[in-house]
Amino acid sequence: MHKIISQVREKLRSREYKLTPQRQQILEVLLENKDKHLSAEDVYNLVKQKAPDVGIATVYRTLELFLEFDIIHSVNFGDGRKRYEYGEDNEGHHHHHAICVQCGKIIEINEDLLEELEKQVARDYEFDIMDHELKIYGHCQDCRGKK
Amino acid sequence: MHKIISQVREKLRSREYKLTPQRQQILEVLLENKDKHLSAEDVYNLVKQKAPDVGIATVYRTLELFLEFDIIHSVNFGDGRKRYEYGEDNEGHHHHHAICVQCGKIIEINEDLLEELEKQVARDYEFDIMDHELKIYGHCQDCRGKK
DNA sequence: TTAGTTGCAAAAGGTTTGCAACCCA
DNA sequence: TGGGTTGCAAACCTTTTGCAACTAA
Repeated sequence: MHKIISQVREKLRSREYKLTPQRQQILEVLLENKDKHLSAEDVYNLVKQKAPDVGIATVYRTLELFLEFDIIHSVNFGDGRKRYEYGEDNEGHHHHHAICVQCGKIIEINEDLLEELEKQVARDYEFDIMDHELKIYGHCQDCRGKK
Repeated sequence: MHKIISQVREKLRSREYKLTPQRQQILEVLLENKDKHLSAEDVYNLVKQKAPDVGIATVYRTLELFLEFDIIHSVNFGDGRKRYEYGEDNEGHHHHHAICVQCGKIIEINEDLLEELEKQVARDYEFDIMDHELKIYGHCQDCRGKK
């Protein structure tokens, strides 16, 4: 964790940006909730517990900054707000999500069986693929019975 | 087209809803732009050309209604607005999109090579799949050179 | 000093809602 | 008549922006 924070500090410094206390708090929240798909407001509320004075604007600006540096990436589940996760989006580290339409639970799936389809798309449409995103909608284990 | 309109009229009538002139105009716009991924505002502007008096609220309410009846479905490309397409979302009629990160072009892809992955998810997570949505990001034919 | 950074409040988008008027079975 | 429907405007929610104050190399 300290190591990651130092790395981020260097990454930012390389382009004349600072890892301010606020930004560090936001980074820590993201690191502590790696698999939670936090919305900007979630991040804001969590950071407020440590540093009550941060403003929501700073959270948005910091998330934007982290996105630009590929420190985090964002996902959109169609519920009207973006969600953020620590970690890059590329390098074969694709993210798949199973979303329960009943309780809203989001299950992260790491398999990568899209190679075949990607090849086909790249060939048929002359499309250079950078990333993909797969969402599966249905009922999770807990909600199967409640349909 | 007339046939579809009649079918929708019946579908709505079965639950005591009416296919009003406004709703029919909206439906027609959606039918005439099947593959265009229109936003609510796009629909609004197109409908306005035929019927200048419709309000944006009616458009939203109608889209909501059509969604409820599975007459249309919505997609979210993460650009801050929902997009709507005529047609159901299920029955193997899954939609895949290739989105060009440079020019924003959206290419519809109809292949369905996710069977294997779906089976795996259903088994490993005890998840009952209803639908899935795949987005592929990259550079389209026209933008390949401009990178 | 000076450029980056912050919090606040206002503004901006997209979407939803309250309400009186309206339409039609 | 009465329930569904409409347009308008206001409200809502998430996100962005203008600005003056602040911070640190």
